[in-house]
Amino acid sequence: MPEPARISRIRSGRRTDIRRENERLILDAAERVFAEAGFGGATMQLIADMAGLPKANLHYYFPTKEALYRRVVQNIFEIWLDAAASFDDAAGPVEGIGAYVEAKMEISRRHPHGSKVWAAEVMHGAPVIQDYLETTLRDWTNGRISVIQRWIDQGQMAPINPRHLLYMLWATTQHYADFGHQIETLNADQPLTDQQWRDATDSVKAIILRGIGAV
Amino acid sequence: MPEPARISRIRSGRRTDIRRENERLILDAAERVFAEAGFGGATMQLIADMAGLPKANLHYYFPTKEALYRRVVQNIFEIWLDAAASFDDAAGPVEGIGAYVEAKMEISRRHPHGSKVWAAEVMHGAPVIQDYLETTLRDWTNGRISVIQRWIDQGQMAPINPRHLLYMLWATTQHYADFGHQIETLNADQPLTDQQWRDATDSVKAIILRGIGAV
DNA sequence: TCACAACCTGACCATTCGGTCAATGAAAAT
DNA sequence: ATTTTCATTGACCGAATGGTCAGGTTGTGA
Repeated sequence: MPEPARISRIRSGRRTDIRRENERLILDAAERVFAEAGFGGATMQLIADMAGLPKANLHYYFPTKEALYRRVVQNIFEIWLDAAASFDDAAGPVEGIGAYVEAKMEISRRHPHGSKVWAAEVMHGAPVIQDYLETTLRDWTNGRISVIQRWIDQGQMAPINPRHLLYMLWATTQHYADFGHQIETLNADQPLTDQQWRDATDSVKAIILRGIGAV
Repeated sequence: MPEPARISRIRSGRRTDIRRENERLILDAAERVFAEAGFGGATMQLIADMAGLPKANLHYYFPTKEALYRRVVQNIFEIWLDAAASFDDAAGPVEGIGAYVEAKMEISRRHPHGSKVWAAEVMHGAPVIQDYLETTLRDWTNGRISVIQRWIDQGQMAPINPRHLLYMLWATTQHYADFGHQIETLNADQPLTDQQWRDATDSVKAIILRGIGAV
């Protein structure tokens, strides 16, 4: 259970900003609480405490717990989609996959909570984002598979199954967010240092790029 | 939310068997419900329905929801530890890591629920199995790192960071259990066939073994 | 057959949680 | 200055949930 360390409040009088600020405050708190306690374990009261707002105020901005949760899941999904750019404007696998790993590792480091919420959502059968999986994610995946296949056809990498390569990229990069607690425990209870994150990213890149015969 | 499809009941009169059978019945149902709904989302009533027993009977065998949950987590952990044997009695990385990937992929296929429960537990900060992480898992990891380092020193594979290789092995293999729903959705809503599981396992093995310079 | 122990379960309880609402305050529009 | 709209919040409620318990049933050993 997350300790109720309040998120710093930046008060502004301007009417337009109030909504934006409070929604941000609530979403940040919710992302953390949902990640650390799960949807069922999270309580609106705890999110409210973490955001430094009365519980009733949460329901003013987000009608239900599920609506709030949905927004949190959508956020991380959009962040990941933005990282797709790495893939597209690349001439070959070394550049493209290398940049993609870099981007996704950076997201794991900066947004570990969002990654966990997504993981839990999928593990539970994607009750609220199933449509995203069947539309956006499916299209994105097929597009990337085409790119990888083209690289294979051009002899820029070995003929591996592009789909499983993608799964491996997702699995390895997100592992550093989703299983961050386990990794920290195995690191003498210390968070990874800058150098260790560099090492992790380089290790993943090296194994995969060599593994697909791109270097 | 898991549909309450009851697990088949094998009734036996013998006193000694009753306890064993009912505990098994409850544990199987609990594993599935915890995996699909999370600890907070799971209810004793739903587990009871799934097991085909009255709720009060669950509390006869397991005093609290948390005690039941703890047993479920311990179960999957022990299954994984057994897969470690693949690693030990191997002469080199091709054999050792190859067999380990095979074993862990098989576990992902046979025990997807247990894998998800473990993942959720770790994501939530390992509130009930932190001691396992700090003792058994830490020791196991260090032992395997030594083995890998020896292979490197003997020139049987490239000098990669053994720790990150282990994380990659865990991440990729468990991904097929934890994100099974996503994978199924991207597979035209169909579960992976025998052939597709074979392909997945071979892809993972091929990329990693070539990636560490072992083939 | 009898007594004991293990097993079973419907009914019940205290607590917690998501959500509502009416009343109030504050800023902005008129 | 007055009205209107947006923002705030304590108090409250019904439903759901983990857990208890008393009384019953069933198998087993003497």
